[in-house]
Amino acid sequence: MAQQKRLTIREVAAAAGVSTQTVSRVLNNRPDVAPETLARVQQVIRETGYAPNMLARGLTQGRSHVLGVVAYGLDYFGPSRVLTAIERQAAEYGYAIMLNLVLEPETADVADLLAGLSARQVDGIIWAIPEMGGNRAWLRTDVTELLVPVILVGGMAGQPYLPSIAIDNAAIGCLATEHLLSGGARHIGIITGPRTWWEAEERLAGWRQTLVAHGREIDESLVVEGDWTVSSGEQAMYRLLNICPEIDAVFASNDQMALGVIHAAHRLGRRVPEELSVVGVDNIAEASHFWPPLTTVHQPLGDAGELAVKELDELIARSRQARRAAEGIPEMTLLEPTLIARESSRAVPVHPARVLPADPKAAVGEASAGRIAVS
Amino acid sequence: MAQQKRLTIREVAAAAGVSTQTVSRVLNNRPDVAPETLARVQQVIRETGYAPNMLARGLTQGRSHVLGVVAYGLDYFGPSRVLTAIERQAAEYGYAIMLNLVLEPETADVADLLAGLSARQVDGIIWAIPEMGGNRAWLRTDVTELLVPVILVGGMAGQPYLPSIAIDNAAIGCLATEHLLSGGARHIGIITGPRTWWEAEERLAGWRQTLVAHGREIDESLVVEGDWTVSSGEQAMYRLLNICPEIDAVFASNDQMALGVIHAAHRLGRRVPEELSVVGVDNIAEASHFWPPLTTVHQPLGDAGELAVKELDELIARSRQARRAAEGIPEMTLLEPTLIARESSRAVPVHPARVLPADPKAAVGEASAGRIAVS
DNA sequence: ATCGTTCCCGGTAACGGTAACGGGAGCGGT
DNA sequence: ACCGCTCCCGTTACCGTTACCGGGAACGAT
Repeated sequence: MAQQKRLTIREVAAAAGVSTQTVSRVLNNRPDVAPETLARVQQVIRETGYAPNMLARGLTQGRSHVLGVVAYGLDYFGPSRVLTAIERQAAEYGYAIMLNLVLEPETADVADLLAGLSARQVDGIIWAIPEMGGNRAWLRTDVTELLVPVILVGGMAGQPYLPSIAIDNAAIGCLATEHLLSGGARHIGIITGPRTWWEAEERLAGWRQTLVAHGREIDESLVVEGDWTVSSGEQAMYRLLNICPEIDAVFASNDQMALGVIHAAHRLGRRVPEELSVVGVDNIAEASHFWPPLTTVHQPLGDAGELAVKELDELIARSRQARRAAEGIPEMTLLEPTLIARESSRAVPVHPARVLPADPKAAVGEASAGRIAVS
Repeated sequence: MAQQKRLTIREVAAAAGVSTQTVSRVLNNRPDVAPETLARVQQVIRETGYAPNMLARGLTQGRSHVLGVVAYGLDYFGPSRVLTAIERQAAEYGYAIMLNLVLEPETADVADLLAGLSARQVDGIIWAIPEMGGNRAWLRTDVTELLVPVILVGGMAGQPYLPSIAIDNAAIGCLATEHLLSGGARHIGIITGPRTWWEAEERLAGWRQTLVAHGREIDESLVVEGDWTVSSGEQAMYRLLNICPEIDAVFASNDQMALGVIHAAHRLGRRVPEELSVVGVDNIAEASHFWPPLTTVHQPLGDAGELAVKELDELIARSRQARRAAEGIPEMTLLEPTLIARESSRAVPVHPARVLPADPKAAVGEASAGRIAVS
């Protein structure tokens, strides 16, 4: 069967006995169309299955209804959750998603990526790559040349030169550490993510802050670096036990590493949580099925993705209206994490705020957003 | 700072003192340009940072250099691996990716998705949603109306009406079962994925085939359905033990469920692999860090994604050339899985083919492709 | 001198839409 | 009768790029 040529607005117009302009009006449901004409045109559209060419539309309107999304490899929990949420929200807002995955964020050619998306006339760009190893240095130089609104997802050190949405990673460290302290822990170790990651540093900072706030002195030897994997968590745990045999609590910076910690404990015959409390981060699907079920800190990543789209949509509207980039100071929106207490940590005195029951459902969408204007 | 208007080819042409046509020639590096003119134009392009508007280009060429990808939620291992590979390969071929995620594959509005992508003038579509619950029934009806080449990733029951790339899921079941048998297993249970999934059914079929081939009789009570999660694997294992206490081997249809099996075994004091051999599927990153390290079947998902892009690219070229859909019979390309033997299954007599050493790296890219023409 | 060729380059018309404008018809008010 | 308004609808001119065609200049061959 020969591939029929694609239908154009002209043919629809001819079939309906009106001008292309009228068809266009119908398509964009503008008011100035007589009811019967409207019906007739719609009829033809339905019969022929005509759909307007978005490329052509984009060309005239100077707007493609496409968002560029630059994301980190999908193997990590955070980025893939964020991406899912972005896609959902974008669809709701009528945007399509143009996806660029970056596998090596530290060396990726930022200018190339931005140029590529920009050439494809995306209406806005969501930059959802965690900051690590100074891979956001470009923000200080390239930003001024951008023709397209950009929003960052995931926090960063220093002032953001662009609007951004982030999880409060320091709060994650605080929540976890606070929880462990209130459970009576005396020696709290921390297994960080790769120290080049800003998120990892922030969680560590939260751990420090909380200990200081409670008048504990900080033992730097209880800080061990992991790489997010199960085995790195396990190795880190062995190191911690070597360094400090009386350790009785560990804050692992993600759930995988927490799993490694639990494994190590099992192998060495340390009971969890009786002798060792463990807290993770992420609340991955498996976390509630670990043995024992893992106490963890939930990040509102879905909310972050949604918000990113919503704010970007506003930025786009504003920049189109004003014909120039929004003037205001870039804002950083911080989302608050929540602790999900399960059985891998010792029972704690009731702590009404922030501590949720073990039901993970209860934690979803519970994040509160704090807006912080960065001067 | 006012947002400068986007640069057009006209301005570049003016700056270089040539016509837009010549600039266009330079951009598409065609031969008919004098060396000095070429240099001058390139100079201007470099200085101004001009990049052509891909929308406009797409409009004239009838080709957008964008591939539509419809994928299942990223929480599952398979789809997200495939997507990563697709993105990488597409970038290499100069395509951008327009992503549509489908969260509820059984009820998704297929026509809508296809129409949306088609309206955005994608050059081709990769349909990477597992077949389940008859969600590919549309293939029989809507296919003829497609204006865009489509390729399926993931196999399907019956004849594909479109070209497709799939992992040989029956072979997965065969490999696993064969391995367990050669390890001396007598009672091999299987924990399937949701029975609505074609992939789950195929793995089960492989299990059946292999048992029959070895003259074993099939005990249907040893077939238990899971839902891919760790806890469903654990529950399934309890059921299996109830039904058949002397069970000594389990084929779990993915690694998560295999983990659940191992947990169940630990809790009940059954040693793995001495008393119970376990095999999973996927070779997730954590698999080699389970206790004991998990024997599993590796699927060449990356290869599948790559191939999908390559074949789609060819389909696109062909359909553009012939001005009509490719005529030939749709082909189904089957990729072969490989077994990765680790310590969760009893040692086996050497089995030269198909059995790889425990090093997961060795399994990557080792898949062999068999082309099967479906008549 | 004339005629092809080759090498460069430019003018014009698309591609499929929408924006901007204008204009006719119908109607009420003066 | 005239004006002005509203409601519809069509004409024209783009949007930014490439396809297509044509044409001038230089050159060698007849």
